[in-house]
Amino acid sequence: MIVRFGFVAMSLELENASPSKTMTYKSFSKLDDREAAVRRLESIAGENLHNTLRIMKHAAFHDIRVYRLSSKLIPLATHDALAGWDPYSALADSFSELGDFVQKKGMRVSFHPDHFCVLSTPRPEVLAGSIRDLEHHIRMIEAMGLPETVKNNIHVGGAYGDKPGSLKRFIEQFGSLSERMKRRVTLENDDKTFNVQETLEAAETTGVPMVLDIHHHAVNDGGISMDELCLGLWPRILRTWREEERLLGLQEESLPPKIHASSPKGETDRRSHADNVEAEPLLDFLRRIAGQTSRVDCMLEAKHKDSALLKLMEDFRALEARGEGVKVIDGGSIEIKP
DNA sequence: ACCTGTCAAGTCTGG
DNA sequence: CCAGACTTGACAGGT
Repeated sequence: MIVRFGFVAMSLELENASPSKTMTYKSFSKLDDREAAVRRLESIAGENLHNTLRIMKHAAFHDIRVYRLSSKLIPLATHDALAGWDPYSALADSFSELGDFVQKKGMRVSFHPDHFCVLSTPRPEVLAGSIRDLEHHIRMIEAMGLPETVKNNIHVGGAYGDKPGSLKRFIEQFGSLSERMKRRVTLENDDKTFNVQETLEAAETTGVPMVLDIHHHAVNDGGISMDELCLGLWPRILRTWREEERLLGLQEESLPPKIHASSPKGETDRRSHADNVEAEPLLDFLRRIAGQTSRVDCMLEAKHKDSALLKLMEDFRALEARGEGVKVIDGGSIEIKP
């Protein structure tokens, strides 16, 4: 099984390369020339897109092909005060340059809209905001000209004191979205509410692929053992990706399942992400699923971002030297012998 | 140069 | 019913 690794949004290796520079609404509203203020927002967004390209070039240089785009590329993009603003056209060239680079290098990119995107909400205004946020992310993907394999990964949402009821509401509300929107979503198990079992149920019912976060599972396992996860649930998670390939008319195993990996910050703070990702527990997990699929893409969620990825690859090289059944293929991928 | 409080957005808990 | 925690990178305003 080939595993490709990726990192999230920013680089600690590059200097002054934030893809998430912003302007608060407070300072936006203090500017009295609105046209100039909007141009300032577009200029910040332009810098963010430019830095995103720098980060992706840096990733590609290191053979890293998996990358999560920042959700903060365009400041105030979905703010009420900026309704009618069309930053996608204003930044069309920068967006298509990014998309072209992704395609040329065969990279896999995604978004992860923030926790304000909650499709299980009982509040209509929150649902509307969530849909607006999703729409924004989709418009960016479309501005990059990227195909429907490029997704927005979200969580099921809140439980509101009634998890089954909320899961049902999620499914109904998701069902009312347009096909275009549905096809741009993946669902991930979260660290305190919807566990793997429940998220998988939502993913199967709504017909979207599921992203498995092994750290979230470790802190919110719903009583599901590692055996059940790897032998019972993982095959079903795999099926959600195979189904997606079928829907999009792709060749089998051309769209690898996606997992998230991170290590707990400490014994007392198991939920937070540590600076780096420990190689050995991750390798143990990968070995357990290695017989079931030929490829997996693994997003690292570590405080040290790309530095953590580089370090993890060093650790894999050391494990390879000790004959641990792992082969480092290049700077961003390994092969696991089951 | 560095520090601290604040920031568009949601949900949950505890008082 | 409301304040504060949660979580995160970056701004804003201070020294």
